[in-house]
Amino acid sequence: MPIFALYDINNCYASAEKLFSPKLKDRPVVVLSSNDGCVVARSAEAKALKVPMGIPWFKMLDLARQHGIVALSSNYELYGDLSNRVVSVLRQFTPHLEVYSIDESFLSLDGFSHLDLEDYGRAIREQVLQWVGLPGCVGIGLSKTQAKLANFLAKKGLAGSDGVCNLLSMPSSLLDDLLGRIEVAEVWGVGRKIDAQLQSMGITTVKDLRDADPSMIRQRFSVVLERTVRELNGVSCLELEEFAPDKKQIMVSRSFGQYAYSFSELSDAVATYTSRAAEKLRSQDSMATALLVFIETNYFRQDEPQYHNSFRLTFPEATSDTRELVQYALEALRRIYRRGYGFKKCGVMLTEIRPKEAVQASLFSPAPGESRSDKIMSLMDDINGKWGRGAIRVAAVSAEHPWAMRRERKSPNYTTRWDELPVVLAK
DNA sequence: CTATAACTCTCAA
DNA sequence: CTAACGTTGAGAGTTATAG
Repeated sequence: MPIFALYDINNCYASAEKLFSPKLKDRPVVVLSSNDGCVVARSAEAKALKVPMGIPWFKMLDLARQHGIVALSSNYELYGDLSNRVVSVLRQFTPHLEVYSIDESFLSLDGFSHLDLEDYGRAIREQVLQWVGLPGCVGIGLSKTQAKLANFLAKKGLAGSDGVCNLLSMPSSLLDDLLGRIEVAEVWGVGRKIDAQLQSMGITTVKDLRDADPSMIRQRFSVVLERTVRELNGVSCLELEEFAPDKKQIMVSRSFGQYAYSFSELSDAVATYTSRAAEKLRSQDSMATALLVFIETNYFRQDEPQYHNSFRLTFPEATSDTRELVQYALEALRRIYRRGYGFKKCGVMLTEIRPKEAVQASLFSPAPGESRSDKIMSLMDDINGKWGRGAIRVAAVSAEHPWAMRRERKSPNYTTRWDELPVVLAK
């Protein structure tokens, strides 16, 4: 039987910020989403103050002032770099690992059952804490869903206080007792809708769901939730995905820091996002045959005129060339743009993605091998890799972006940018 | 009618 | 000083469309 461990960084973004800013120790810290919009991470102190997840920052200014809550813009460069460091430590503990998200990894502990798994979990936590500086918890179980659940118990201190929980060694009476006291919404895969439906059926705790009849669950819900039930019972249905498959769609979208009104502002944004999407596309050696562009006004201001539209366009031939993709995207934008609206958000989605070796060439396309376009694109990617994103770009992307997202409270990129390092030299 | 495409819903971090 | 509410991707299931 497989054994899974889930390692999860505690309050990931908030912990990352505290790591480099000792002044923040013991202070309530929150990290904000793009545009400094909503709270997406909270330190333990902020959670203790009941700061809700996802609350718009401007709605909690009073609370923040009252308690001296520190709010920071998200610094994804920093979190991404720290995340990579954590993963490299975790890899020392297992040959098979799945990076599930920026702050979570599943570790296969198959064949480790001769060890004391709780000791092993503690060793993992301590090593990450010592080498990277970030705190985390470890949950161990017979399936990914069990490992998630165990991690939850560890984080809440419901199964000991050392940040590790191993369901395999827990007496079943104790487990039943615990699961009977945890809301079913905590289960991985149970979101808002399914929770409401389960509640109405009298399934309110994790224990209720674990003990439900899988075939009934399949009938009333779906095969997905049926698998969840089986996984809760220790029957692994979801495998470790060590190697992330290529993306089937690539999306770049963002809200604007301030409204964009004119076609030229929007086309600038669309070209910018398309360029970024094309970079992602090339980084997995793929080509796309279609794209979708969408533009939106501000949903939250129903007093203002509303307009949302999108346009999907299929190309005559697959491409990964930023120049072509930008032309297509701007063509799509022309089809939907309307004057007189303040636009708050736009996005570009590349679809019908295939590996570049697998694309059907047209009758007139050049012979296989590295094309002129490929060479130009790799040159662009090299230059931007060395000198920073946007160092070389298509002309549709301007140098100044008045609509760029607000990020007024960003900490320095301590680990990835020499010039942002706040070095204090000897006098 | 069937196979596929397109769209909707739900979830997750 | 004021206004201010995220992003990206997957999979399942349903509906529309093409042949």
